Amino acid sequence: MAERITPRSEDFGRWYTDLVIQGQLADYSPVKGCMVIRPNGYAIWERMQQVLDNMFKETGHVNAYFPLFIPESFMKKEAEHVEGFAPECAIVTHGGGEKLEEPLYVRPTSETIIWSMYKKWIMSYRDLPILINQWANVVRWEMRTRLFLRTTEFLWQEGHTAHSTFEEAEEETLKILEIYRKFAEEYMAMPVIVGRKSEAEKFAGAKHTYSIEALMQDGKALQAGTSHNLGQNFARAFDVTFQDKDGSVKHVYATSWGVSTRLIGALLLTHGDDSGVVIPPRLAQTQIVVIPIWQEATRQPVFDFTNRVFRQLQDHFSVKLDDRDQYKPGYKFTEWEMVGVPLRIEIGPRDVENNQVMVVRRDNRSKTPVGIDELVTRIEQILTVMQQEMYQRALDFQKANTHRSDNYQEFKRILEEKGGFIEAHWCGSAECEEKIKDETKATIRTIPFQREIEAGNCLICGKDSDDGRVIFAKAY
RNA sequence: CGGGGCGUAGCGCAGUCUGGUUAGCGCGCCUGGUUCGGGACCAGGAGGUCGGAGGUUCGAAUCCUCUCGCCCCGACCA
Repeated sequence: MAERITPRSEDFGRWYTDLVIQGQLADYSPVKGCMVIRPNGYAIWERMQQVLDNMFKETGHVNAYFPLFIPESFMKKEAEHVEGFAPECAIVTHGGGEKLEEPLYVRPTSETIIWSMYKKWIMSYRDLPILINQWANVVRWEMRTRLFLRTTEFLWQEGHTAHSTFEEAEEETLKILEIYRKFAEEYMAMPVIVGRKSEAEKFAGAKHTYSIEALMQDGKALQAGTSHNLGQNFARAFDVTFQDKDGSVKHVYATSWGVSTRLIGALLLTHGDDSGVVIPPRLAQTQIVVIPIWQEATRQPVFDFTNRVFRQLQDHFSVKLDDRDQYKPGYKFTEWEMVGVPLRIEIGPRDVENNQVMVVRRDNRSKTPVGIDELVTRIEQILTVMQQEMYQRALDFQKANTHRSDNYQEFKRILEEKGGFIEAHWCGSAECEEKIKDETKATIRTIPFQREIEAGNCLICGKDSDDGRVIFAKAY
Protein backbone atom coordinates (compact mmCIF):
# COMPACT_ATOMS: atom_id res chain seq x y z
CA MET A 1 0.00 0.00 0.00
CA ALA A 2 1.23 3.48 0.79
CA GLU A 3 1.20 4.65 -2.81
CA ARG A 4 -0.47 7.82 -3.93
CA ILE A 5 -3.90 7.75 -5.50
CA THR A 6 -4.27 9.84 -8.63
CA PRO A 7 -6.83 12.60 -7.86
CA ARG A 8 -10.13 12.34 -9.68
CA SER A 9 -9.69 15.77 -11.22
CA GLU A 10 -6.41 14.73 -12.79
CA ASP A 11 -7.45 11.47 -14.40
CA PHE A 12 -10.68 9.76 -13.45
CA GLY A 13 -9.80 6.44 -15.04
CA ARG A 14 -6.48 6.26 -13.27
CA TRP A 15 -8.13 7.24 -10.01
CA TYR A 16 -10.48 4.29 -10.26
CA THR A 17 -7.70 1.84 -11.02
CA ASP A 18 -5.55 3.26 -8.22
CA LEU A 19 -8.43 2.93 -5.80
CA VAL A 20 -8.84 -0.74 -6.57
CA ILE A 21 -5.14 -1.58 -6.61
CA GLN A 22 -3.97 0.58 -3.69
CA GLY A 23 -6.99 -0.32 -1.60
CA GLN A 24 -6.06 -3.95 -2.28
CA LEU A 25 -9.55 -4.78 -3.47
CA ALA A 26 -8.31 -6.64 -6.50
CA ASP A 27 -5.21 -7.32 -8.54
CA TYR A 28 -4.55 -8.16 -12.16
CA SER A 29 -4.29 -11.86 -12.83
CA PRO A 30 -1.97 -13.71 -15.18
CA VAL A 31 -4.99 -14.27 -17.42
CA LYS A 32 -5.89 -11.32 -19.57
CA GLY A 33 -9.14 -9.66 -18.61
CA CYS A 34 -9.46 -11.58 -15.36
CA MET A 35 -8.80 -10.30 -11.90
CA VAL A 36 -8.02 -11.64 -8.48
CA ILE A 37 -10.47 -10.37 -5.90
CA ARG A 38 -8.43 -9.77 -2.77
CA PRO A 39 -9.75 -10.01 0.78
CA ASN A 40 -10.64 -6.30 0.98
CA GLY A 41 -12.72 -6.57 -2.16
CA TYR A 42 -14.15 -9.95 -1.37
CA ALA A 43 -15.32 -8.70 2.03
CA ILE A 44 -17.55 -6.23 0.22
CA TRP A 45 -18.90 -8.98 -2.00
CA GLU A 46 -19.53 -11.20 1.00
CA ARG A 47 -21.62 -8.51 2.65
CA MET A 48 -23.52 -7.96 -0.58
CA GLN A 49 -24.18 -11.67 -0.81
CA GLN A 50 -25.24 -11.87 2.79
CA VAL A 51 -27.74 -9.02 2.59
CA LEU A 52 -29.17 -9.98 -0.79
CA ASP A 53 -29.34 -13.65 0.05
CA ASN A 54 -31.44 -12.84 3.10
CA MET A 55 -33.73 -10.68 1.03
CA PHE A 56 -34.17 -13.44 -1.54
CA LYS A 57 -34.92 -16.01 1.11
CA GLU A 58 -37.38 -13.73 2.87
CA THR A 59 -39.31 -13.62 -0.38
CA GLY A 60 -39.41 -17.38 -0.76
CA HIS A 61 -36.38 -18.07 -2.92
CA VAL A 62 -33.97 -20.95 -2.45
CA ASN A 63 -30.41 -21.47 -3.62
CA ALA A 64 -29.15 -24.21 -5.92
CA TYR A 65 -26.18 -24.79 -8.17
CA PHE A 66 -26.10 -25.63 -11.86
CA PRO A 67 -23.02 -26.69 -13.83
CA LEU A 68 -20.47 -24.38 -15.36
CA PHE A 69 -20.51 -26.22 -18.70
CA ILE A 70 -23.38 -25.98 -21.12
CA PRO A 71 -23.73 -28.20 -24.21
CA GLU A 72 -23.48 -26.24 -27.42
CA SER A 73 -26.86 -27.54 -28.57
CA PHE A 74 -28.54 -25.91 -25.56
CA MET A 75 -27.17 -22.55 -26.45
CA LYS A 76 -28.59 -22.86 -29.94
CA LYS A 77 -32.12 -23.69 -28.89
CA GLU A 78 -33.17 -20.17 -28.11
CA ALA A 79 -32.40 -18.19 -31.25
CA GLU A 80 -32.35 -14.69 -29.81
CA HIS A 81 -30.39 -15.88 -26.84
CA VAL A 82 -27.58 -17.46 -28.80
CA GLU A 83 -27.45 -14.45 -31.05
CA GLY A 84 -27.03 -12.23 -28.04
CA PHE A 85 -24.24 -14.27 -26.50
CA ALA A 86 -22.43 -16.26 -29.17
CA PRO A 87 -19.60 -13.82 -29.82
CA GLU A 88 -18.63 -13.48 -26.20
CA CYS A 89 -18.57 -17.10 -25.17
CA ALA A 90 -15.63 -19.25 -24.17
CA ILE A 91 -15.94 -22.76 -25.50
CA VAL A 92 -14.25 -25.92 -24.27
CA THR A 93 -13.38 -28.25 -27.11
CA HIS A 94 -11.11 -30.75 -25.40
CA GLY A 95 -11.30 -32.82 -22.25
CA GLY A 96 -9.38 -35.80 -20.95
CA GLY A 97 -6.88 -35.38 -23.74
CA GLU A 98 -9.45 -35.86 -26.43
CA LYS A 99 -11.60 -33.70 -28.61
CA LEU A 100 -15.15 -33.55 -27.28
CA GLU A 101 -18.02 -34.81 -29.39
CA GLU A 102 -19.99 -31.75 -28.52
CA PRO A 103 -18.25 -28.53 -27.49
CA LEU A 104 -19.14 -27.17 -24.06
CA TYR A 105 -19.86 -23.50 -23.50
CA VAL A 106 -18.59 -21.95 -20.32
CA ARG A 107 -21.80 -20.37 -19.05
CA PRO A 108 -22.26 -16.71 -19.89
CA THR A 109 -25.55 -17.09 -17.97
CA SER A 110 -27.51 -20.20 -17.08
CA GLU A 111 -30.95 -19.86 -18.62
CA THR A 112 -30.49 -22.72 -21.03
CA ILE A 113 -29.14 -25.32 -18.66
CA ILE A 114 -31.64 -24.40 -15.99
CA TRP A 115 -34.60 -24.61 -18.33
CA SER A 116 -33.48 -27.99 -19.57
CA MET A 117 -33.74 -29.13 -15.95
CA TYR A 118 -36.99 -27.36 -15.25
CA LYS A 119 -38.44 -29.41 -18.08
CA LYS A 120 -37.81 -32.52 -16.00
CA TRP A 121 -39.13 -31.04 -12.80
CA ILE A 122 -42.33 -29.38 -13.91
CA MET A 123 -45.46 -31.37 -14.66
CA SER A 124 -48.33 -29.61 -13.03
CA TYR A 125 -49.34 -26.19 -11.79
CA ARG A 126 -48.72 -27.70 -8.36
CA ASP A 127 -44.98 -27.74 -9.15
CA LEU A 128 -45.04 -23.99 -9.63
CA PRO A 129 -43.70 -21.53 -8.87
CA ILE A 130 -40.06 -22.55 -8.81
CA LEU A 131 -38.01 -19.81 -7.21
CA ILE A 132 -34.35 -20.71 -7.52
CA ASN A 133 -31.30 -18.53 -7.21
CA GLN A 134 -27.68 -19.42 -7.70
CA TRP A 135 -24.47 -17.72 -6.69
CA ALA A 136 -21.95 -18.47 -9.39
CA ASN A 137 -19.22 -17.30 -11.69
CA VAL A 138 -19.82 -16.64 -15.37
CA VAL A 139 -17.55 -15.92 -18.31
CA ARG A 140 -18.04 -13.40 -21.07
CA TRP A 141 -15.20 -12.80 -23.46
CA GLU A 142 -15.27 -9.03 -23.45
CA MET A 143 -13.11 -6.96 -25.76
CA ARG A 144 -12.15 -4.50 -23.15
CA THR A 145 -12.16 -5.11 -19.45
CA ARG A 146 -12.01 -3.01 -16.32
CA LEU A 147 -11.54 -4.10 -12.74
CA PHE A 148 -14.93 -5.01 -11.27
CA LEU A 149 -16.88 -3.13 -13.95
CA ARG A 150 -16.26 -5.57 -16.75
CA THR A 151 -14.05 -8.61 -16.43
CA THR A 152 -13.91 -11.79 -18.46
CA GLU A 153 -14.97 -13.85 -15.48
CA PHE A 154 -17.18 -12.35 -12.82
CA LEU A 155 -19.22 -13.41 -9.83
CA TRP A 156 -22.92 -12.86 -9.62
CA GLN A 157 -26.21 -14.23 -8.53
CA GLU A 158 -28.76 -15.31 -11.08
CA GLY A 159 -32.31 -16.00 -10.13
CA HIS A 160 -34.42 -18.18 -12.42
CA THR A 161 -38.06 -18.60 -11.64
CA ALA A 162 -40.93 -20.45 -13.26
CA HIS A 163 -44.59 -19.43 -12.99
CA SER A 164 -47.96 -20.45 -14.25
CA THR A 165 -49.10 -17.04 -15.47
CA PHE A 166 -47.57 -14.05 -17.15
CA GLU A 167 -48.89 -11.80 -14.40
CA GLU A 168 -47.21 -13.83 -11.71
CA ALA A 169 -43.93 -13.74 -13.60
CA GLU A 170 -44.28 -10.01 -14.02
CA GLU A 171 -44.95 -9.64 -10.33
CA GLU A 172 -41.84 -11.65 -9.51
CA THR A 173 -39.74 -9.57 -11.89
CA LEU A 174 -40.84 -6.37 -10.22
CA LYS A 175 -40.52 -7.79 -6.72
CA ILE A 176 -36.87 -8.53 -7.37
CA LEU A 177 -36.34 -5.14 -8.92
CA GLU A 178 -37.62 -3.64 -5.70
CA ILE A 179 -35.16 -5.75 -3.72
CA TYR A 180 -32.36 -4.43 -5.88
CA ARG A 181 -33.53 -0.87 -5.40
CA LYS A 182 -33.75 -1.31 -1.68
CA PHE A 183 -30.34 -2.89 -1.51
CA ALA A 184 -28.71 -0.19 -3.63
CA GLU A 185 -30.28 2.70 -1.78
CA GLU A 186 -30.45 1.45 1.78
CA TYR A 187 -27.24 -0.55 1.98
CA MET A 188 -24.97 0.83 -0.71
CA ALA A 189 -26.30 4.35 -0.13
CA MET A 190 -26.50 4.61 -3.91
CA PRO A 191 -29.61 6.25 -5.36
CA VAL A 192 -30.97 4.55 -8.45
CA ILE A 193 -33.53 5.16 -11.14
CA VAL A 194 -35.92 2.25 -11.45
CA GLY A 195 -37.44 1.56 -14.80
CA ARG A 196 -37.86 -0.49 -17.95
CA LYS A 197 -35.35 -0.99 -20.74
CA SER A 198 -36.07 -0.07 -24.33
CA GLU A 199 -36.36 -2.88 -26.88
CA ALA A 200 -32.83 -2.28 -28.07
CA GLU A 201 -31.36 -2.43 -24.59
CA LYS A 202 -33.27 -5.37 -23.19
CA PHE A 203 -31.86 -8.84 -22.57
CA ALA A 204 -31.74 -11.18 -25.56
CA GLY A 205 -34.82 -13.38 -25.32
CA ALA A 206 -36.72 -11.33 -22.74
CA LYS A 207 -40.19 -9.84 -22.95
CA HIS A 208 -39.39 -7.01 -20.59
CA THR A 209 -36.15 -6.02 -18.98
CA TYR A 210 -36.15 -3.79 -15.94
CA SER A 211 -33.13 -2.29 -14.28
CA ILE A 212 -31.80 -0.01 -11.64
CA GLU A 213 -29.54 2.69 -13.04
CA ALA A 214 -27.09 4.71 -11.01
CA LEU A 215 -25.12 7.81 -11.87
CA MET A 216 -21.40 7.69 -11.22
CA GLN A 217 -19.19 10.59 -10.13
CA ASP A 218 -17.86 11.17 -13.62
CA GLY A 219 -21.34 11.63 -15.04
CA LYS A 220 -21.63 8.21 -16.62
CA ALA A 221 -24.50 5.88 -15.92
CA LEU A 222 -24.07 2.38 -14.61
CA GLN A 223 -26.59 -0.42 -14.79
CA ALA A 224 -26.47 -1.92 -11.34
CA GLY A 225 -29.01 -4.70 -11.55
CA THR A 226 -31.43 -6.23 -14.02
CA SER A 227 -34.61 -8.24 -13.79
CA HIS A 228 -36.19 -9.88 -16.82
CA ASN A 229 -39.63 -11.15 -17.53
CA LEU A 230 -38.83 -13.83 -20.09
CA GLY A 231 -42.41 -14.64 -20.95
CA GLN A 232 -42.71 -18.11 -22.50
CA ASN A 233 -39.66 -17.83 -24.73
CA PHE A 234 -37.43 -20.22 -22.83
CA ALA A 235 -40.26 -22.58 -22.00
CA ARG A 236 -41.04 -22.86 -25.72
CA ALA A 237 -37.40 -23.38 -26.65
CA PHE A 238 -37.01 -26.13 -24.06
CA ASP A 239 -40.58 -27.33 -24.31
CA VAL A 240 -41.39 -26.85 -20.66
CA THR A 241 -45.11 -27.29 -20.13
CA PHE A 242 -47.43 -27.82 -17.22
CA GLN A 243 -51.00 -28.92 -16.82
CA ASP A 244 -53.13 -26.18 -15.36
CA LYS A 245 -56.07 -26.47 -12.97
CA ASP A 246 -58.49 -26.58 -15.85
CA GLY A 247 -56.63 -29.47 -17.44
CA SER A 248 -55.10 -27.49 -20.27
CA VAL A 249 -51.41 -27.80 -21.10
CA LYS A 250 -49.47 -24.52 -21.18
CA HIS A 251 -45.95 -23.26 -21.49
CA VAL A 252 -44.37 -22.00 -18.30
CA TYR A 253 -43.65 -18.32 -17.68
CA ALA A 254 -40.12 -17.42 -16.66
CA THR A 255 -38.07 -14.69 -15.08
CA SER A 256 -34.38 -14.19 -14.53
CA TRP A 257 -32.53 -11.55 -12.60
CA GLY A 258 -29.04 -10.76 -11.43
CA VAL A 259 -26.49 -8.51 -9.87
CA SER A 260 -22.76 -9.00 -10.06
CA THR A 261 -19.42 -7.98 -8.61
CA ARG A 262 -19.91 -4.98 -10.80
CA LEU A 263 -21.79 -3.56 -7.82
CA ILE A 264 -18.42 -3.19 -6.14
CA GLY A 265 -17.36 -0.96 -9.01
CA ALA A 266 -20.57 0.99 -8.60
CA LEU A 267 -19.88 1.46 -4.92
CA LEU A 268 -16.39 2.79 -5.59
CA LEU A 269 -17.52 5.13 -8.35
CA THR A 270 -20.33 6.47 -6.20
CA HIS A 271 -18.61 7.09 -2.88
CA GLY A 272 -14.85 6.85 -3.42
CA ASP A 273 -12.74 9.96 -2.94
CA ASP A 274 -9.14 11.01 -3.48
CA SER A 275 -8.08 9.29 -0.28
CA GLY A 276 -9.52 5.97 -1.29
CA VAL A 277 -12.53 3.75 -0.90
CA VAL A 278 -15.51 4.80 1.20
CA ILE A 279 -17.82 2.02 2.36
CA PRO A 280 -21.20 2.90 3.84
CA PRO A 281 -21.66 1.57 7.39
CA ARG A 282 -24.38 -0.91 6.55
CA LEU A 283 -22.24 -2.57 3.92
CA ALA A 284 -18.90 -2.55 5.72
CA GLN A 285 -17.60 -5.86 6.94
CA THR A 286 -15.36 -3.92 9.29
CA GLN A 287 -17.24 -0.91 10.59
CA ILE A 288 -14.70 0.48 12.99
CA VAL A 289 -10.94 0.47 13.32
CA VAL A 290 -9.44 1.40 16.67
CA ILE A 291 -6.06 3.09 16.60
CA PRO A 292 -4.23 3.62 19.89
CA ILE A 293 -1.75 6.47 20.08
CA TRP A 294 0.94 6.29 22.71
CA GLN A 295 4.34 7.38 23.85
CA GLU A 296 6.64 5.11 25.75
CA ALA A 297 5.46 6.61 29.05
CA THR A 298 1.77 6.40 28.20
CA ARG A 299 1.86 3.03 26.58
CA GLN A 300 0.38 1.03 29.40
CA PRO A 301 -2.55 3.32 30.31
CA VAL A 302 -3.44 3.81 26.66
CA PHE A 303 -3.42 0.09 25.99
CA ASP A 304 -5.45 -0.74 29.05
CA PHE A 305 -8.04 1.83 28.14
CA THR A 306 -8.04 0.77 24.50
CA ASN A 307 -8.57 -2.86 25.37
CA ARG A 308 -11.49 -1.98 27.55
CA VAL A 309 -13.09 0.12 24.81
CA PHE A 310 -12.35 -2.51 22.21
CA ARG A 311 -14.04 -5.27 24.16
CA GLN A 312 -17.09 -3.13 24.70
CA LEU A 313 -17.30 -2.29 21.00
CA GLN A 314 -16.89 -5.90 19.94
CA ASP A 315 -20.24 -6.80 21.41
CA HIS A 316 -22.05 -4.35 19.17
CA PHE A 317 -20.00 -3.68 16.06
CA SER A 318 -17.54 -5.36 13.77
CA VAL A 319 -14.34 -3.74 14.87
CA LYS A 320 -10.60 -4.13 14.34
CA LEU A 321 -7.76 -3.06 16.58
CA ASP A 322 -4.66 -1.75 14.86
CA ASP A 323 -2.00 -1.95 17.55
CA ARG A 324 0.89 -2.55 15.19
CA ASP A 325 4.02 -1.16 16.69
CA GLN A 326 5.96 -0.48 13.53
CA TYR A 327 3.72 2.24 12.09
CA LYS A 328 2.93 5.69 13.34
CA PRO A 329 -0.70 6.73 13.73
CA GLY A 330 -0.70 8.97 10.68
CA TYR A 331 0.38 6.11 8.50
CA LYS A 332 -2.41 3.95 9.84
CA PHE A 333 -4.97 6.71 9.28
CA THR A 334 -4.02 6.93 5.65
CA GLU A 335 -3.98 3.19 5.21
CA TRP A 336 -7.42 2.61 6.70
CA GLU A 337 -8.85 5.52 4.76
CA MET A 338 -7.62 3.87 1.59
CA VAL A 339 -9.54 0.74 2.52
CA GLY A 340 -12.69 2.63 3.39
CA VAL A 341 -13.54 1.54 6.92
CA PRO A 342 -16.43 3.84 7.95
CA LEU A 343 -15.26 4.88 11.39
CA ARG A 344 -11.88 5.32 12.95
CA ILE A 345 -11.56 5.57 16.70
CA GLU A 346 -8.42 7.28 17.95
CA ILE A 347 -7.39 6.73 21.52
CA GLY A 348 -4.48 8.77 22.88
CA PRO A 349 -3.25 9.79 26.32
CA ARG A 350 -5.49 12.87 26.32
CA ASP A 351 -8.53 10.70 25.63
CA VAL A 352 -7.61 8.36 28.45
CA GLU A 353 -7.42 11.36 30.76
CA ASN A 354 -10.85 12.56 29.69
CA ASN A 355 -12.37 9.12 29.65
CA GLN A 356 -13.34 9.49 26.01
CA VAL A 357 -12.43 8.41 22.50
CA MET A 358 -12.17 10.37 19.26
CA VAL A 359 -14.50 9.10 16.54
CA VAL A 360 -13.66 10.08 12.97
CA ARG A 361 -15.96 9.50 10.03
CA ARG A 362 -14.38 8.27 6.82
CA ASP A 363 -16.73 10.10 4.47
CA ASN A 364 -16.22 13.67 5.72
CA ARG A 365 -13.43 13.25 8.29
CA SER A 366 -15.53 14.90 10.98
CA LYS A 367 -14.22 14.23 14.47
CA THR A 368 -16.45 13.68 17.47
CA PRO A 369 -15.23 13.11 21.02
CA VAL A 370 -17.38 10.44 22.65
CA GLY A 371 -17.38 9.67 26.37
CA ILE A 372 -17.11 5.97 27.07
CA ASP A 373 -20.34 5.97 29.06
CA GLU A 374 -22.31 6.65 25.92
CA LEU A 375 -19.95 4.86 23.56
CA VAL A 376 -22.30 2.35 21.98
CA THR A 377 -25.36 4.57 21.57
CA ARG A 378 -23.38 7.49 20.17
CA ILE A 379 -21.50 5.33 17.70
CA GLU A 380 -24.71 3.73 16.57
CA GLN A 381 -26.03 7.22 16.01
CA ILE A 382 -22.97 8.34 14.11
CA LEU A 383 -23.12 5.28 11.86
CA THR A 384 -26.79 5.84 11.14
CA VAL A 385 -26.29 9.49 10.31
CA MET A 386 -23.29 8.66 8.16
CA GLN A 387 -25.29 6.13 6.18
CA GLN A 388 -28.06 8.67 5.61
CA GLU A 389 -25.73 11.48 4.68
CA MET A 390 -23.82 9.34 2.22
CA TYR A 391 -27.07 8.51 0.50
CA GLN A 392 -28.22 12.11 0.55
CA ARG A 393 -24.93 13.34 -0.87
CA ALA A 394 -25.15 10.85 -3.71
CA LEU A 395 -28.76 11.77 -4.32
CA ASP A 396 -27.91 15.48 -4.42
CA PHE A 397 -25.22 14.69 -6.94
CA GLN A 398 -27.61 12.67 -9.06
CA LYS A 399 -30.16 15.48 -9.03
CA ALA A 400 -27.59 18.16 -9.77
CA ASN A 401 -26.45 16.10 -12.75
CA THR A 402 -29.83 15.32 -14.20
CA HIS A 403 -30.73 17.70 -17.00
CA ARG A 404 -33.73 18.18 -19.24
CA SER A 405 -33.51 18.89 -22.88
CA ASP A 406 -35.98 19.39 -25.71
CA ASN A 407 -33.45 20.31 -28.31
CA TYR A 408 -31.02 17.90 -29.91
CA GLN A 409 -28.22 20.44 -30.25
CA GLU A 410 -28.54 21.33 -26.62
CA PHE A 411 -28.76 17.64 -25.73
CA LYS A 412 -25.43 17.03 -27.44
CA ARG A 413 -23.90 20.01 -25.73
CA ILE A 414 -24.98 18.82 -22.29
CA LEU A 415 -23.57 15.37 -22.99
CA GLU A 416 -20.33 16.90 -24.16
CA GLU A 417 -19.89 19.44 -21.40
CA LYS A 418 -21.52 17.97 -18.33
CA GLY A 419 -22.55 14.38 -18.87
CA GLY A 420 -25.05 13.00 -16.41
CA PHE A 421 -28.61 11.88 -16.97
CA ILE A 422 -30.61 13.72 -19.58
CA GLU A 423 -34.39 13.54 -19.52
CA ALA A 424 -35.76 13.87 -23.00
CA HIS A 425 -38.75 12.96 -25.10
CA TRP A 426 -38.55 9.99 -27.42
CA CYS A 427 -41.12 8.71 -29.85
CA GLY A 428 -40.43 5.07 -29.05
CA SER A 429 -38.87 4.09 -32.34
CA ALA A 430 -35.70 2.06 -32.56
CA GLU A 431 -34.48 4.30 -35.39
CA CYS A 432 -34.39 7.47 -33.32
CA GLU A 433 -32.79 5.62 -30.45
CA GLU A 434 -30.15 4.20 -32.76
CA LYS A 435 -29.44 7.57 -34.30
CA ILE A 436 -28.77 9.15 -30.95
CA LYS A 437 -26.54 6.28 -29.97
CA ASP A 438 -24.52 6.49 -33.17
CA GLU A 439 -24.12 10.23 -33.03
CA THR A 440 -23.59 10.80 -29.33
CA LYS A 441 -22.82 7.41 -27.76
CA ALA A 442 -25.61 8.08 -25.30
CA THR A 443 -28.23 5.38 -24.89
CA ILE A 444 -31.62 5.19 -23.29
CA ARG A 445 -30.70 3.99 -19.85
CA THR A 446 -34.22 3.50 -18.68
CA ILE A 447 -37.83 4.42 -19.10
CA PRO A 448 -38.47 5.40 -15.49
CA PHE A 449 -41.48 4.11 -13.61
CA GLN A 450 -41.75 7.41 -11.89
CA ARG A 451 -42.11 10.10 -14.49
CA GLU A 452 -44.40 12.96 -15.12
CA ILE A 453 -47.01 12.39 -17.75
CA GLU A 454 -46.07 15.14 -20.11
CA ALA A 455 -46.71 15.61 -23.79
CA GLY A 456 -43.68 16.45 -25.89
CA ASN A 457 -41.91 15.81 -29.15
CA CYS A 458 -39.23 13.26 -29.94
CA LEU A 459 -35.79 14.78 -29.78
CA ILE A 460 -34.97 13.39 -33.23
CA CYS A 461 -38.05 13.02 -35.40
CA GLY A 462 -40.38 15.44 -33.61
CA LYS A 463 -43.24 12.97 -33.43
CA ASP A 464 -45.49 12.96 -30.40
CA SER A 465 -44.22 11.53 -27.16
CA ASP A 466 -47.12 11.57 -24.78
CA ASP A 467 -46.02 9.37 -21.90
CA GLY A 468 -43.21 11.50 -20.59
CA ARG A 469 -39.46 11.61 -20.75
CA VAL A 470 -36.91 8.81 -20.83
CA ILE A 471 -33.40 8.94 -19.43
CA PHE A 472 -30.39 9.15 -21.71
CA ALA A 473 -26.76 8.90 -20.66
CA LYS A 474 -23.40 7.63 -21.64
CA ALA A 475 -22.94 4.39 -19.81
CA TYR A 476 -20.27 2.12 -18.43
C1' C B 1 -9.43 -5.15 -34.06
C1' G B 2 -7.58 0.33 -34.59
C1' G B 3 -4.68 4.33 -31.78
C1' G B 4 -1.21 5.34 -27.67
C1' G B 5 2.12 3.82 -23.69
C1' C B 6 5.23 0.19 -21.40
C1' G B 7 8.19 -4.46 -19.96
C1' U B 8 15.30 -3.28 -15.75
C1' A B 9 14.92 -5.90 -7.48
C1' G B 10 8.35 -6.89 -4.33
C1' C B 11 6.44 -1.83 -6.23
C1' G B 12 7.58 2.92 -8.89
C1' C B 13 11.37 4.43 -12.05
C1' A B 14 16.57 6.14 -14.21
C1' G B 15 20.13 4.19 -17.49
C1' U B 16 18.83 2.68 -23.97
C1' C B 17 19.43 8.02 -28.40
C1' U B 18 25.73 7.99 -28.37
C1' G B 19 27.45 -0.32 -26.72
C1' G B 20 32.67 -0.42 -22.46
C1' U B 21 34.46 -1.47 -14.97
C1' U B 22 30.97 -4.61 -10.06
C1' A B 23 23.44 -2.12 -13.58
C1' G B 24 21.71 2.54 -10.26
C1' C B 25 17.79 5.54 -7.38
C1' G B 26 13.19 6.02 -4.34
C1' C B 27 9.64 3.22 -1.68
C1' G B 28 8.92 -1.36 0.57
C1' C B 29 11.47 -5.64 3.12
C1' C B 30 15.19 -7.65 7.19
C1' U B 31 18.38 -6.35 11.92
C1' G B 32 19.34 -2.86 15.91
C1' G B 33 18.22 1.74 18.23
C1' U B 34 15.50 6.29 18.95
C1' U B 35 10.21 7.57 17.87
C1' C B 36 4.53 7.64 17.96
C1' G B 37 -2.49 13.12 18.18
C1' G B 38 -2.17 12.98 10.00
C1' G B 39 2.25 8.90 5.68
C1' A B 40 8.97 9.15 11.64
C1' C B 41 14.42 9.07 11.80
C1' C B 42 19.48 7.04 12.08
C1' A B 43 22.84 2.99 11.20
C1' G B 44 23.65 -1.65 9.00
C1' G B 45 21.76 -5.44 5.47
C1' A B 46 19.20 -8.80 1.82
C1' G B 47 17.37 -8.61 -3.03
C1' G B 48 17.98 -8.00 -10.31
C1' U B 49 21.67 -13.13 -15.53
C1' C B 50 17.48 -5.84 -17.57
C1' G B 51 9.95 -9.97 -20.68
C1' G B 52 11.68 -14.17 -24.21
C1' A B 53 14.46 -16.12 -28.61
C1' G B 54 17.93 -15.28 -32.31
C1' G B 55 21.65 -12.09 -34.42
C1' U B 56 25.72 -8.07 -34.90
C1' U B 57 30.23 -7.22 -31.81
C1' C B 58 36.39 -8.30 -28.52
C1' G B 59 32.14 -6.64 -25.50
C1' A B 60 24.76 -5.76 -25.54
C1' A B 61 19.81 -3.49 -20.64
C1' U B 62 21.71 -0.33 -24.78
C1' C B 63 22.12 -1.82 -31.95
C1' C B 64 19.13 -5.31 -35.56
C1' U B 65 15.20 -9.21 -36.42
C1' C B 66 11.38 -11.99 -34.52
C1' U B 67 8.26 -13.05 -30.45
C1' C B 68 5.36 -12.87 -25.78
C1' G B 69 2.73 -10.02 -22.36
C1' C B 70 0.46 -5.88 -19.88
C1' C B 71 -1.90 -1.03 -19.21
C1' C B 72 -4.68 3.24 -21.19
C1' C B 73 -8.07 5.40 -25.12
C1' G B 74 -11.93 3.91 -29.01
C1' A B 75 -15.67 0.02 -31.73
C1' C B 76 -18.92 -4.65 -28.46
C1' C B 77 -21.10 -5.54 -23.53
C1' A B 78 -23.52 -6.51 -17.14
